[in-house]
This record gives sequence, structure tokens and C-alpha cells, in this order.
Amino acid sequence: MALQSNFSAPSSSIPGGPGAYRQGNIRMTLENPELWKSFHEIGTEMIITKPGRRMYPHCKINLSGLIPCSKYILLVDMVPVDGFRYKWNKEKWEVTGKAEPQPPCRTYLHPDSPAPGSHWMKQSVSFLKLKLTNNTLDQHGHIILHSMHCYQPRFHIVQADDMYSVRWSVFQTFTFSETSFTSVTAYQNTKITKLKIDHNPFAKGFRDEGTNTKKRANRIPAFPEKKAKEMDYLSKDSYEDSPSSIEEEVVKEEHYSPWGPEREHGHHGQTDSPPGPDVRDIAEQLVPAPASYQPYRFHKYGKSPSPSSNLDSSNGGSGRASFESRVPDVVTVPEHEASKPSVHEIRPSPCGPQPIAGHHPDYTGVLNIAQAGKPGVLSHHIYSPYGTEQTLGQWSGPSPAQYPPPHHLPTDYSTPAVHHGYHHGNMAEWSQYPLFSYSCW
DNA sequence: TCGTCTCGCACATTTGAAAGGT
DNA sequence: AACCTTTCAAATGTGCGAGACG
Repeated sequence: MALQSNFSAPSSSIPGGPGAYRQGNIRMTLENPELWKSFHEIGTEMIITKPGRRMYPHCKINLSGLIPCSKYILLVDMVPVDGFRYKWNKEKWEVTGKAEPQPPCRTYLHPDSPAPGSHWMKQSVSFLKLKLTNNTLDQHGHIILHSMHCYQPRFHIVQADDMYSVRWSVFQTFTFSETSFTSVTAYQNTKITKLKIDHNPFAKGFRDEGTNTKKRANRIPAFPEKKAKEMDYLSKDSYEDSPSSIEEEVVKEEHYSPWGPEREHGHHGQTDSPPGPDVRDIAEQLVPAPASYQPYRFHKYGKSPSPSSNLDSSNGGSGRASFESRVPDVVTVPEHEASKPSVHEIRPSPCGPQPIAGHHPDYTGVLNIAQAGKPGVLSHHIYSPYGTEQTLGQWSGPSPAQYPPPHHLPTDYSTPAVHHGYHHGNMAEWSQYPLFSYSCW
């Protein structure tokens, strides 16, 4: 991976650190690149359900180059790879029309956020709990996607001591092309199904081994269940966490566009889908968007298992990763945030041991950065691969019903986003960046 | 009719509390 | 009393298949 040199913000503007730090030092590598590749080669599919479904493979990354004592926030969101809807036809994906209007954009916040750089770097960071849903009214904070559409996960790392400073912090975005996938409600490609069954421990019951076709037919614990479990995991890990590891390879910088990974169309390299460059012309996708970042709600999403306790990291990097760096738009800190003690307790992190995982429960879970806002106020400013038809949805001020009271936090949607006159080759791309358009937690 | 989505099912893993031992 | 290990049940994660839906 390479650092985006385009980032030239004065270090002084970077929270947490006196200039010694160069954004460009951050390196992110993808774990289990082999596994991802094996899926990618066939055309990764991810099931989305109303209650939410985990990803498999799940996103797991390795980080380096962070300032050990500075705090960072890790986020993941999904961006459409293109503006098409697909259908599985005769062993291949085909474009079947225009994509549906993008659902409320949400960003998943890693449960450990914020945590010192040392925390993120000491072991791989897993986004195991991230769930995908097709329920646009989802109230659990899962990432909402449309079925039969192609998406690309994006990883964002923000140097910020707490959620308040996110908006003022420089953040960098990484993407790994092999993690792109097509969202489906039912698997289309049987090869994918097989791969999932073969590697996902939860689907073990569907493995062929013997005559075990899901029916209790052969429930033959050759050895105590637990042992079996352990063994299975070990073997599986050996596959997933390919040896390559740690020595992360290089995540290659591809582009800076918020649309980095998107392509004109088509995906799944192996299909006949409309071909498209891996790196698309960012300019054409850019839509001025003084997106306002509105923290809305933080859903306590389970307890955070500290960054995945993964012992061996694989060489990350599977290779390509696009990288971005920018300064998020400024937004007014919602008053409700003030009611979050844990948030306030966070101080500029001095070096040294600091509470990390699990100590900031309020951050745990999903950072609902919804691309929803007040119609007419923000909607059309929001970047949208499909145009300006964004529906603002569920996070819109007027209808707090979306989230249960305990989680609902007032939002100031009227706050005009302050656009940092951040210099970059293309200002527009910064401004329309959707990540912090609207957030809800 | 077709393609897609939803639901319930059986099977598997994960989690955490309780019990027991040191 | 404190800590560790083991056990067990509940919760949760899977893909499958049938049926519903538009």
C-alpha cells in the first residue's frame, strides 16, 4: 500500500500529534487474502437478510504506521461498485438494469474505537460482527444494502481522540479490490455456496464429508465435539490466515477517489459483466457535497471482542488496496453527544497504557452514519453513485422513531457542513465524500 | 411464468453462567 | 476467598428448501 501523497494537510491540523507524523505512514493490509481471492475469483456473494447477516469471509485487517499513543477510530462502509443491478443468469452475472436508489448509507464503527495506535497495530483488527441487511428500516444499525448489487467495503481510519473530533480529523480510506461482493438474498453461484460451506465453520453442517447433507444423517462425532471444533478451527485458520501474513505486503495505492473501487460496471472479474477499469475516473463521480456529518446514534453492538484475537496475521496485503486521505467535513457536535459520559471522559491521549477495547461501550457497535438527512437540506449534497435521488431516510430529523428512545439522539441536521478548504487535486472528491454525510449512533 | 425474497428448519459454533476443583 | 477449568444451555450463525410475492 502506499500512502496518498496528495494529502498535504498541515500536520498541526492533525489531532493528536505534532507534526512528526505523516499520514502517509499508515499501512493497512488485508488478512486472509488467499481466502478472499478464492471467493473473488468466483465472484463473491454476501447474503443479506432482514435481521442482518454477517459477512463471510469477514473483514480482517492489519495496521501499521500508526502513532502508538494517538487514538484512532476505525470504520467500514460499503460503497456501490457501479450503478447497476445484476442478475445471475446461466452461470454468470449480467447487468439487468440500473441500480436502485442507494439505501441509507451506514458506516460500521469498530467496537474498539477509539483506541491507541498501539492497540490497532498489536494484532489484526476484525470486523466479524459487521452485519449486512436489506431492511431499509433496520433499527439495529446494520449496513443496509440492496440485493443483487455489487459493493466494495471501504476501511477508514481516523486519527481522533474521540468521536467528537472525527469531523475535524484527517482520515484515510483503504479498499481491497478482492473484497468486493454482490449482495444477494440467496446464493446464486453454487461455487460460492460450496466455498462458504467449506470454509465457514457455521456452515459445517452442510459439508459433504460423508453423506452429511445437512440432515442429521451422519452426525458422527469422531471425537468429542470440542476437540473437533478446535481442530476444525485450527485447520481452517491455517487456511484463512495464510502464512503470508504479517509481513504485510504492500497495499497498493490505486486512487484516491471516494469511488476508488468502483467501476463502470461489472465486477467479479470472472464474469461477463460489463467490463470496467479497476480504477475509475474519480472526477466523473464527484458531486459537490458539503455533507454534514451528524452523529446520531451509537448502537451498542454487542461487546466488543477486542480486535480479533488473531494470532497470525496473514500477509496482508493481498495486494491491491486503494487509499484515500482527507479531512472530513466539519459538523456541529450534536448536543446529545454531550450526554455520553464515556465520550467526555476521553482525553487527548497521552502516551501510555490506556483503556481500550470495551472501555468505551458507547462507541461499541455500529456507527450509523446514515446518508439520510433532511430532504432539501442535505440530500442532494450527498454523494451518490446513482445521482441525487437519495432518499433521506431513516435518520431524518423528523422521525426519530427509527431508533428506540434510548438510542435516539437529537440531531442537528440544519448544520451546514463546513467544507475544509483542503487542498487536493480535486476538491470535489473530498467534499462529497459520503462517509460522514450523516451519522447516526 | 419467472426471478427474488422470506421463513422455518436442522445443524453448527459461540458465549457466558454455573459448577467443581485447586 | 480467589482463581482456574470444565460443563452445559442458550444464543447465534449457517445454508437449504418450500412457499410467498411482485
